[in-house]
Amino acid sequence: MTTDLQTIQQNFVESLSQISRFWGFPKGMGAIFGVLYLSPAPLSLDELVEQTGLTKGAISTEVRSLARIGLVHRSTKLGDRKDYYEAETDFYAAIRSILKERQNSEFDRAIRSVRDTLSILEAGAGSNGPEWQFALERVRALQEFFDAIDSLNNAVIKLEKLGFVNVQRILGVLK
Amino acid sequence: MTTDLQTIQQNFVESLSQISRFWGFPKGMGAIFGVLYLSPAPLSLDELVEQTGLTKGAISTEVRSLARIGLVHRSTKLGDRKDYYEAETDFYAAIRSILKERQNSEFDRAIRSVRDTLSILEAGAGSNGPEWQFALERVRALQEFFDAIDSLNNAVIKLEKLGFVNVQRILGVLK
DNA sequence: TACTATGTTTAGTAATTACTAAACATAGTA
DNA sequence: TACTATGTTTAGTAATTACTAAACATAGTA
Repeated sequence: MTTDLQTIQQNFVESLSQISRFWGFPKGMGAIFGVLYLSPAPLSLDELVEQTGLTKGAISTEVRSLARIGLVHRSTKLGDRKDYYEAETDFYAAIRSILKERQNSEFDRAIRSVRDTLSILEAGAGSNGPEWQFALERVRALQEFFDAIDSLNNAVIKLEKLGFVNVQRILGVLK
Repeated sequence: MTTDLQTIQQNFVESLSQISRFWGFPKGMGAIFGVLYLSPAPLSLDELVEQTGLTKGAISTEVRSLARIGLVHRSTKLGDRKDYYEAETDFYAAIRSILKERQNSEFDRAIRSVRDTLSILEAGAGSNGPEWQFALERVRALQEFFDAIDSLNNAVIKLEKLGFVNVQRILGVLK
């Protein structure tokens, strides 16, 4: 039976690493976030080195990524030249930040490209044959799906204001 | 100006490759799906080889993954020993299938591990100090977030029945 | 100014993943 | 039975990614 707090924390950090890896992020990123998330006080780079087993270099770059997507914040103490890092605890804020960040990503470039494809197909619909129509319909259906997912993203953002309980209620109504 | 259908299709397939890669899947997987999705008729393995530029081996394995998550279906024609593949066009069905498939994945193992952590922390809450309480609260907050996301997954599944327009309406009400 | 404590960048390595080429297996056909 | 058309598996390679070790940059301090 593992009732020792430190072991529990290590397990937790490992789980977050796995989750991170699953989503295509370095597992070190998950570990760093996990350690910070369980720490009552902000941690310095050296403390992170100690607690994650990664090197300064790795932490330096990964902590920057985490800060960019809003999952970690960097702060300083007066009279102390170290940087300190702490976890964002408002996940909805983080998600909003991630979605915003995503705007410039390769992902959105690809999504936009699909939309452009659709426009071109629509523009040429009148003067082209059934193969063209077929492509048009397929791409349009995919685009509609993307739009639906996108509106779900908005729902996630709104979740913050609604709170979990209300979401449950709404889902109940949908049934 | 690219108004030649074949070029448009190639662009589309390339976009899907990118999206696939973004989500941590091989880009070949996106390409295969893209080609099938734009094809009015099911395609054989050799036709996929021709249209994607991948080798038989790669297609053989990746098409299997796609079938496992329900994005592609395999079929046969009587008196023809080839296998034929076609794209699932009902994305909600595919998503449902993916979510179900996910149950056994590393991802869900990790998620479950977080839930277990929470249970252990809750069980020991009475007989432990403030550090323990702190960890308990943090892990509980994360778990609540996961639950909220999970209920969104359910929402995605329900989207199918509701249709896009209704979702828009509901989101309007939420505002 | 030289020294120290810090964080960052860089060059290279280890680990992982996607893929190819070719051997293999199998079901059908002559 | 030998042959053919198909799909699968396997061994190895190429490409990518995560990470380390160490050089570097910089701001502060003696």
